[in-house]
Amino acid sequence: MPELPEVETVARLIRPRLVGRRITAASVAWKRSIGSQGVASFASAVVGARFESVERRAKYIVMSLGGRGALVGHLRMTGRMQVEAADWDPGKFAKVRLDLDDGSAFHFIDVRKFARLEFVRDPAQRLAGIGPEPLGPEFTADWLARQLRLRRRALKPLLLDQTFVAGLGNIYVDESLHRSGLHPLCSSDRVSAAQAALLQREIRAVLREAIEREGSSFDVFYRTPEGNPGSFQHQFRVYGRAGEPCRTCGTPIARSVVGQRGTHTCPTCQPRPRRARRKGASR
DNA sequence: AGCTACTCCTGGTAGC
DNA sequence: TGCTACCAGGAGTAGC
Repeated sequence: MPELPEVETVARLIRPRLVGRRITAASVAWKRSIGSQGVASFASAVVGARFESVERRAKYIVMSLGGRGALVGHLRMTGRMQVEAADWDPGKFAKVRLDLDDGSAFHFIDVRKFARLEFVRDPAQRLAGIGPEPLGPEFTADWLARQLRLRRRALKPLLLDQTFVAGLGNIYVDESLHRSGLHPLCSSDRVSAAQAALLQREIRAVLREAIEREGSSFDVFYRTPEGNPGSFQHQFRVYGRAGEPCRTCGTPIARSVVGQRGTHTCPTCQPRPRRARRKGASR
């Protein structure tokens, strides 16, 4: 699923094709894709506007339209963004089309219809409450150690919580926890300062490596805006590797469910917390 | 505060 | 072959 590295890749690749372009027409094939705003109101808000910047915040892509506001996109599981020549066919999953003044068109494509491309007047307000960027200056070892101690939550659900830290999803949480030797059900207040420092380093490392490889593609859904798959899936240590040997110690990777999410761990490298919680037993 | 369940969706796959 | 049942999950929300 598109997480921080995939969203960052999309933002980087569509940015040069959008910035400076003016929207000349808008059409919406699935109303819910633009949120609760009506199609006519959406169209009048964006047509005539010029893209001033394209940035990523958490898993959102924020496309500033200057004083008017911004388009805020979220790919959820199967969303895609592409900028192509006007006659390019986006296929049957096309949801929103924005024609641009250079003869190209921006396409918002989504198989499962969970993705959103919303127009907002105030993107800062829309994105308020999201936690710090894990690749930003605020996300230090000290900060993480302190924040973990302030809470008493299982590590995995906490790291998936976008108000705690931005941009992590199921894949990169599983990968980070394995690389740190921490169990997903370990309570946050039992993580030592040294473990927190390691976790902070591994979260940054796995995200940076994944961005370098343009994200992860393991099904038909995630593709870069150029139509290519990412290649970080070849570096996975646990995600999607249930039953296969741990690359560190050879123990078969276990699959469990934590917080309704498929969870992958090495039983040897990530020992279960001593005060074992009952949920998430492998099946 | 933290947890669990539920909702939204559909392509892919397993089982018969 | 063709059918059915189930799975994947990010974020928002409700309820305990």
